[in-house]
Amino acid sequence: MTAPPTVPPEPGRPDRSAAVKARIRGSARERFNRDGFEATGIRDIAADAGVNPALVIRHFRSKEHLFIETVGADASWGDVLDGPLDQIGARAVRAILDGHRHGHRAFGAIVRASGRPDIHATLKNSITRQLSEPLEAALPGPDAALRAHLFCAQFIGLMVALSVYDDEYLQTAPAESIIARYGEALQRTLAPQHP
Amino acid sequence: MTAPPTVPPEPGRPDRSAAVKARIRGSARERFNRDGFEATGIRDIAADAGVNPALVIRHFRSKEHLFIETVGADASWGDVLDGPLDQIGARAVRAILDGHRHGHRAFGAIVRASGRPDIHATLKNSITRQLSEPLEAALPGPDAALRAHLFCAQFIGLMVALSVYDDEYLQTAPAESIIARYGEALQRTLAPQHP
DNA sequence: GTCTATAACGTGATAGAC
DNA sequence: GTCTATCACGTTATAGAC
Repeated sequence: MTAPPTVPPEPGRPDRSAAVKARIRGSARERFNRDGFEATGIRDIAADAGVNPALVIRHFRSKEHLFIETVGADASWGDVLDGPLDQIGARAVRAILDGHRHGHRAFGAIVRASGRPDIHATLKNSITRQLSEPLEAALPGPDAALRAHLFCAQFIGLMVALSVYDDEYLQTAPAESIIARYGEALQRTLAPQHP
Repeated sequence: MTAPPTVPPEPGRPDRSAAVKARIRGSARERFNRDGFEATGIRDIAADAGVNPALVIRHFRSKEHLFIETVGADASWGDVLDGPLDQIGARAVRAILDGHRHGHRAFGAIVRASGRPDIHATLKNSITRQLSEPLEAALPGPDAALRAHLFCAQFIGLMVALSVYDDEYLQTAPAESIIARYGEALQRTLAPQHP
């Protein structure tokens, strides 16, 4: 979110510990996504990566920082906005469903951990930078801000249903029926006039 | 959520500890709603209530259980479904905005703490029992389940925007503009046919 | 001088003895 | 009801290995 992930502090040298950091990142990402922030301990991550627990903190500043650098970086919806604006509703819903069915659990993990101040900030920034702001800028007509923000609320609502409170009906319902209905609802939220 | 809040186990005796339990509940509710589950310690609650920390655990089984009995019980949207179905969209949005502007932070606190299994179950049950199921039963026409669940997703989305990721635009925008747009969107999600 | 391992510290929730 | 012990956790201090 703030700094590039894998750049060593001093680019001149190869940074011998890069491999260890990568292993820790990998273990952390898997654990955090599967078990959540709380249920995952530093010692668990360290054991998976085959390193000493203290190393995890030494390389990443804290457990929270490690979470943000791994899971937080996975929460991206940049490509939803690519493409024609008049089909963004269906495209957004399809992206959410595809992501969920391919096992992307980052969003749920972030929301469930958003009691932590820095993780909350990460969540808020992701939505603002990647969704609200570019969408608002792209919208023609009056009330662009209102429409963009309501679109986001609606968009996030489906993600929360699937990966935060685990709505089993929506998790297993045919994708096309959800895309048709919810996609259209999203699309109408973006329309300047409601007929 | 499960049991009435202030009924003593044996109605014959006055149950001297009832007052203490009530004080603990009051302190817990305030702290949890204001600072969240994690940032609130058992010692903080006990200090506010003027009791010994160990007593909190003795009366309520755990911090998580205490949270569910206080904040969890505040998450109720039963009255949203009361009234004519053809105006439920606007009514739901108005209820959300009113609740938020009156300082009801229960939903945000629950979502942010839903990493804990029991709190997650509380959240899921609240939505299912109070929204999805009664709504689905009340809906005429085909696809009742799909429409009810998508309505819930949309409904929850606005709550999440206001009290989880703190969308400052929606928090301060004129209520009527949100009610008009989002209320209509909710209403259309319930319609059997999308025109 | 940079990376890693060992051993502790502080804190928080919780359980059991009194 | 209260006191105290226990256990797990994130984190840090310190010192050894390259």
